Amino acid sequence: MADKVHLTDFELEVMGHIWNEGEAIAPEVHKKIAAGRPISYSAVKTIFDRLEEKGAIARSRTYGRTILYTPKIRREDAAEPLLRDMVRKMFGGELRPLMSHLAAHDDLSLDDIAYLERLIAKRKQRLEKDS
Amino acid sequence: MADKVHLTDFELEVMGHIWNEGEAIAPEVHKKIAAGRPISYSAVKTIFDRLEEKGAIARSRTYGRTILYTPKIRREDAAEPLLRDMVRKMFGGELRPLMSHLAAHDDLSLDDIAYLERLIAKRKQRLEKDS
DNA sequence: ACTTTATCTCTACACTTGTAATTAATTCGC
DNA sequence: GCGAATTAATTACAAGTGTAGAGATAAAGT
Repeated sequence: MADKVHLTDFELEVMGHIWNEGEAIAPEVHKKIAAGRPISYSAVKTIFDRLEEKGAIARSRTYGRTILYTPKIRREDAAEPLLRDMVRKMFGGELRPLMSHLAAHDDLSLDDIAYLERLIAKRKQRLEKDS
Repeated sequence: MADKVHLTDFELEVMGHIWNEGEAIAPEVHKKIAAGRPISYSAVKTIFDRLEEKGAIARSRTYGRTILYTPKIRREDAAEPLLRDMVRKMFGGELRPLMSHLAAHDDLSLDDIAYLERLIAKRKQRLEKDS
């Protein structure tokens, strides 16, 4: 079983890039993050090392001396406890303020909404059947 | 302007209780948290102190020597950046995985779904009008 | 082959965070 | 009024976190 890996903020950011690509090398991720704010290569690589220690990623192969890492945990699996926890703490388990927040959000496009609608319809069906 | 107060996990938990009540005293919050896990009064009180330093709460009055605190920042205002940040990092700003996550979730009741539907309908209207 | 450059590894360190003990001051029950 | 119980204030500290420098080593260009 994937032991409950607790990701810190920075680790999460790095994992985000790895998940996005499916796999990643430290120098690349460093470039991407460094594009947004000053950060040393060392700092990023240390995070890779810690992620590896935590079992969140693993070395899959190397190109020259550059190491290619692949995720060992899935985004959804990492997101779930984090979100749940934050929401539980902040809203006392009440999900509505979060939904409201999401739905009100500016960066929710019409496509996104259609997508959400489909999800909800499905979920609803399932719930109604069960009861 | 409310400077961007960064709340830690534990601080968030304590704030949750304070927000829930609208105001709070340390001994009460301690009891509530201690009901769920072993935690010293000192630990909780320290968090109150830190929250005060950060300007997240303020003393409003006292009962005997007991201090009543009231929140200085609103739940939504604190939630927003936290959520946005986590989502941005974890999903690279892509909201769908999060929505999917939420919609698939077991603790989403029929009522919750109805609520979400209303929100979405509204949001959709607004979007359609704008374009 | 030799220099340059990229990447890794190791080590470090200050700051934050969770947690609590101790001590001091009040209040409350009797 | 006095002892018992609360609450607050102060101090502390280990572990976690963000960040980077230095040195080693391999790769790549010439």
